[in-house]
Amino acid sequence: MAGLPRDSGDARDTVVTLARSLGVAASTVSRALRGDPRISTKTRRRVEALAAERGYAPNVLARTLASGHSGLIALSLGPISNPFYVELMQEAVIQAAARDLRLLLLHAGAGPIEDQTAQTLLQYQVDGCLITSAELSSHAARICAVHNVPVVMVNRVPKLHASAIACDNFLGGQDLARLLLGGGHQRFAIIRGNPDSSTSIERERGFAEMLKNHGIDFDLRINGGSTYEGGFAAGRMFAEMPRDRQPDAIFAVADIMAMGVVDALRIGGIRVPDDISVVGFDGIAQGAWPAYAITSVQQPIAAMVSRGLDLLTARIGTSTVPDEVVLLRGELILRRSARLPVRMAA
Amino acid sequence: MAGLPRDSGDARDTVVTLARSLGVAASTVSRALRGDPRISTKTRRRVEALAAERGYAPNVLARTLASGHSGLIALSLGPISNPFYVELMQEAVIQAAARDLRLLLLHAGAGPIEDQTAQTLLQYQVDGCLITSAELSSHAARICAVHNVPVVMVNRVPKLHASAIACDNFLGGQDLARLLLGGGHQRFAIIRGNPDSSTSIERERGFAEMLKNHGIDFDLRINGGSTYEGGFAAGRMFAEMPRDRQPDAIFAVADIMAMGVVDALRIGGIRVPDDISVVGFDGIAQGAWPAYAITSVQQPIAAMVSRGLDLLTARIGTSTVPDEVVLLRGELILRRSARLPVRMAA
DNA sequence: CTCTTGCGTGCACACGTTTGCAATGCTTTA
DNA sequence: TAAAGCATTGCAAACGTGTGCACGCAAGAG
Repeated sequence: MAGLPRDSGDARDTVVTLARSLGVAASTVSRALRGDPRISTKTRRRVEALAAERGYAPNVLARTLASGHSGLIALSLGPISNPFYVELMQEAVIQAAARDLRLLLLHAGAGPIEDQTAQTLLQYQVDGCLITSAELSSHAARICAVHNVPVVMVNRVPKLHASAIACDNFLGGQDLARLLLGGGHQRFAIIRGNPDSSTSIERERGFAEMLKNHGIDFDLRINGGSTYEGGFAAGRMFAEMPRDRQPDAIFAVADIMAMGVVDALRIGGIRVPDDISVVGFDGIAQGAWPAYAITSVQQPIAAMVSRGLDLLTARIGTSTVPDEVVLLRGELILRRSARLPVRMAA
Repeated sequence: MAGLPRDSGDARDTVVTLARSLGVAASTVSRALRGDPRISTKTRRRVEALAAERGYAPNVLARTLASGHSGLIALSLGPISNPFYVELMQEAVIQAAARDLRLLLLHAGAGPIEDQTAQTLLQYQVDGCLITSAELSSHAARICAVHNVPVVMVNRVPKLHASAIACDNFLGGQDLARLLLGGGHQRFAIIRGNPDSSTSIERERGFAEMLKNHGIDFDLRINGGSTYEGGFAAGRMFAEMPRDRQPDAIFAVADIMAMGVVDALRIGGIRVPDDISVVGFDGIAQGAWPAYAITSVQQPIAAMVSRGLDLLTARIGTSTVPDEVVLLRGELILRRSARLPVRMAA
């Protein structure tokens, strides 16, 4: 397939052509470039010099065939209507490149990973699989398990066989509840994301438990689907409630929903935070926009990706390392969408 | 993972193992699966049946080595603080999968594509390169040219040797100007994106030319860097101007900037669109949020990606197809951020 | 009945790299 | 001085797939 009319500069260098030019064996070139200590410093220098001069780039595909490792990580993104996953992706691209890993973009969107997609996991001999809050079908999970492809889920604790890295959502929920309690709030509401996801469940659990510890219960619990629109719809519902039934503090378990809530409340003539405080979770960049200024828990994205890749690389090539779940502490970010405790506002 | 020490089903099927089970040659299996007409229907059926039963997935890397085509498309994303690129990415993932192409995520972010990144283009033998408004360094461009890797830029017309697909930004700019003129606006301002990008330049040119045709000139031209923050800063500047100098219509060449403008104006006590109309460009989902309702030109994302992949696939394996630039017409979306012409408002 | 034609299949090699093992030459030790 | 050790390099086989070529076999033509 080199091309019928023979493309001009088509002669892509290989280990063999380099070796021929140097008068050595191909294996010597290969070892020199891989840093094999058996090659003399002198020869290595010569090889490296010529490789640099010719702009030689090893054919990773051929390497994979021989060595079994492709350096490819399959990346599966969750619903990107939530900017959090986009930030996660960008961080993943940067850090993967720094580790000399490449990302194969398998899936992006709300739905589950299709079986056909899982096939390409195998076809491309990916070394591992990084999944951010998308559903991995049991079929796909089995494929990974059988073929010994490690799986790490970011921002979601797996039901299936896989490692995971996530923010400590429970503690984060508690932090927000404590903050709102300190601000003197009394009637609470929560807007869930995907009610099945561990992320949403844990945040709610931490929030509710902390309130319960202070003798407060609440039953305003709405599903918002982790979208702006879901948050907006919920906010509209609150805005239309009779004033004495309205909550005075709303916890949307994702910032993107909190933004929808804020918009809906304002359109409904309700002041934020004077009438109702709103807090979110994730710490997305948009939450800092002056029009919103969402008080939130910032997820440590860089650390999550970094530790996630650690988990992955530690499991590549071995089946002896057991699965692991790592929780990282998020950081409370105070902004104007929630009334502060008196002492903190001072 | 599957078993504790020894991987049980680890024996990944290959053409050879299938051939052995069937008592035929490996080449026969290969040909049968590739749909070679020389293989008898009967044999093909047998091969296909066994392949399906065993869940055989061909090793694409080995295929690449032999055939020269990897089925990999390198994807380079622009600054993802602009949601437009995220929408573009999602569409690309979907359409690439449908065409049996895989996306190798090379770059994401504002900066130019690094030279080291360009190396991986070669290492992974990508068939082509899809670039959405990120700068391709001249070094990287040369690498692609020399090694005959076709490059298609989406949403940007290249200075370098490459094909391109974009919205007709000039016409879109004209449409917006015509709309604002119809709405009775008289004093105009524009907020540019990246002042070097063809996208920003063309939109501005179409806008200014249409105004000029109606005898209107304007000199309020500000750089907003295609970010929310840039738009916000510009909006603040407008809000602080003396009332009689203020524009009554602002064109932000990207929706994300228009959102910043709207926020800044409102915070400054200016009503949109009663005092000042704001229009954007791109048609991102966030622009439809009730709090913004940005009048805009919707880029035909699906068609852009589709035609972009067309351009790419047509150039894979040949160096004879000349570069091509395709412009698609965008669609005017009327929302509440701009006063409408009387007849249209009726 | 023989020769040609064409269909279906197998053999062998190529793609570019890695890697176990052998071979070379040189230094060290007994 | 010979044997053994070490450092350095080459040879050749593998990884899994695609493909040019040749081979065997049956059917049709003369």
